[in-house]
Amino acid sequence: MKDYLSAALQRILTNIASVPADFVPELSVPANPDHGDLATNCAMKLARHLRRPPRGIAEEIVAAFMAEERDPFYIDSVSVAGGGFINFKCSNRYLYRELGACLERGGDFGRSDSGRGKRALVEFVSANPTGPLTVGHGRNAVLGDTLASLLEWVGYEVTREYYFNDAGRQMRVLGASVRSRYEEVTAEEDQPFADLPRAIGHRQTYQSKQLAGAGNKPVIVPDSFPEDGYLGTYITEIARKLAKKHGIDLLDREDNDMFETAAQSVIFGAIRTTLEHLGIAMDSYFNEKSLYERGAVTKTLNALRAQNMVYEEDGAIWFKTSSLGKESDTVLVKRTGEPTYRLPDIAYHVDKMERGFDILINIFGADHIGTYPDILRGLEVLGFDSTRVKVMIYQFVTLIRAGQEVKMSTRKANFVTLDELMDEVTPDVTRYFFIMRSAQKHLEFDIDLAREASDKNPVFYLQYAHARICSILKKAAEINLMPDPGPASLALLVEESEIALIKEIIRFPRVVSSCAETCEPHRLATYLRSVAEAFTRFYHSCRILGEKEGIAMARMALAQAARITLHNGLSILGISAPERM
RNA sequence: GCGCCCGUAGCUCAGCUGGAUAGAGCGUCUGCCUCCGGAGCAGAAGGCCAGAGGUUCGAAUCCUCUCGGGCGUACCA
Repeated sequence: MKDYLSAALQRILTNIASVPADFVPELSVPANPDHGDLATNCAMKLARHLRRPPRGIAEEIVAAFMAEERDPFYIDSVSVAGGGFINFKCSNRYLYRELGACLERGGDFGRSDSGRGKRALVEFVSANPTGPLTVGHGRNAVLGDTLASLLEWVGYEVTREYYFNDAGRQMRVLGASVRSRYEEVTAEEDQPFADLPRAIGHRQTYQSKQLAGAGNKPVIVPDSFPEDGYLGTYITEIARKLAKKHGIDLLDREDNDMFETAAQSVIFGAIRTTLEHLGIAMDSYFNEKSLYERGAVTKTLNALRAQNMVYEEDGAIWFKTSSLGKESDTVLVKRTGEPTYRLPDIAYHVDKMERGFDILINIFGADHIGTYPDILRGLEVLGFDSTRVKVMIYQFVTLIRAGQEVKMSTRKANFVTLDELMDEVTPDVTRYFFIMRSAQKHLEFDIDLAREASDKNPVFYLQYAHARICSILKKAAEINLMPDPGPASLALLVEESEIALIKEIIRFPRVVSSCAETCEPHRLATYLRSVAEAFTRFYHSCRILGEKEGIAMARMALAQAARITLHNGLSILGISAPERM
């Protein structure tokens, strides 16, 4: 309907003297339903240029519209209002047709094909395997997965990818942390008889070292514990596992490889389980190490060098970012010979580009705000179109419990894990709370509110509406009453609350595509709330069961359409749509 | 210092590419359960959209400045 009106207006305007050829009329949905269903401001926009009063221009457009362009299938009435708005009221026939389309498409209602034939890669979570996923990762995970679903709904072929780094400093510190805990654990626990003499010796040297290194530290750690080591209890658990399997044999190891790989596999297993619990299935896990193995990192460095964008100074290798709009240059390879994370990051993005994706989406926390411009610069230098990269930055999450902020610090290991959160409030609630707010705003996650299985909790409002519809349809089916989606049946829907609900439902496909285009998944949550609200109003003002058969069957069709919309919308959000609660 | 994000009802937040009287939820107050699921509905109160300028027919929305908060600004990730 919008397309039709827009084209009609365009034709009319070309026939009006001295309207600029490139003028495009805007159509918007008025906030006040008394102002019709669509409105255009083009008379006001043209007033200055034509040097005529806007109302006069509006009258002329309306006259032309009525004479040449009015399609009664779409348009019921047209009027000029306010300072020169032209308001269009759409016909019920149009609404019924759209409602019929919803019923016909069912589980596919809302899908469109603007992305057909295109491939998108959404990279998200991407936490290094050094500890369990935290609440902050949760927001990342839900945003990324929902955005991926939205892209699928508009036709993209989507790959969900998790990029991780299992080399480098972080992993070394992790390995050293585990080793230190292993020494602690093996000194404390009783060992098998065969190892007894060694075990006793180990315990004695361990304890004397501890005494020597002891101070008034608030957190008790082994003397050998790295300064910036990982303090979480999961590290000790991994050490215990190793002690159980290998006894004290690992004490002799020169390197920490065993500790690193053990830690990584345990932690990664936990991360996968957590994601699964949240309803997220990654298509691929991309290992940074593979870039080194394939020589992609060196290749990228050489390619940048070939563009004359790299130089050496103080033993380090620098990227000339100062010539690309940054205030300073950037180190790519440290004096130690080890690359900073930026170089493999650029190599990784080159790899993504070469895999032929049309758009690359990255979900980053606010703390990464300064890092991605370097990646874009690198891609540009290497001749890639960096506008294909879309970066979605989200702000941090604050947990609220008992009205108080829950302070979190990874160093002190008093963070709340995503698993703990889901245990408290269920995955459905977790997903809804993470998606319901605009990503660029700070999110306050009120655990007490989220825990309430009551009217205070917005998730249940949506699910309740869905369950209620299912219940009604089931009850009706028991007395052999079925929804009638035919045009004659739908034409019986004329009550205010019925029309309002229809209008809300048929907006769905546009909401989905616009959320996908703008990368604003929270607007889908806002929209679904309004659908549930419109349904509940309809439910309270119109009965279904007990009405005459024709009316009942038409209203069942409407309820069915509301069910489809809620169901499809919730499925994009990764939230269940229960048939009873 | 510089860069990015944010400032809307007591609280948490919507507000689509600038539009007509700025909207929800929670909290407060008033009604509504012989009736398809009351986890609900109808209504009331509550606002100098942080502040000041500017752009224009028209600004919560765009521009500039000020104030307030978050994040970044490493040969850490």
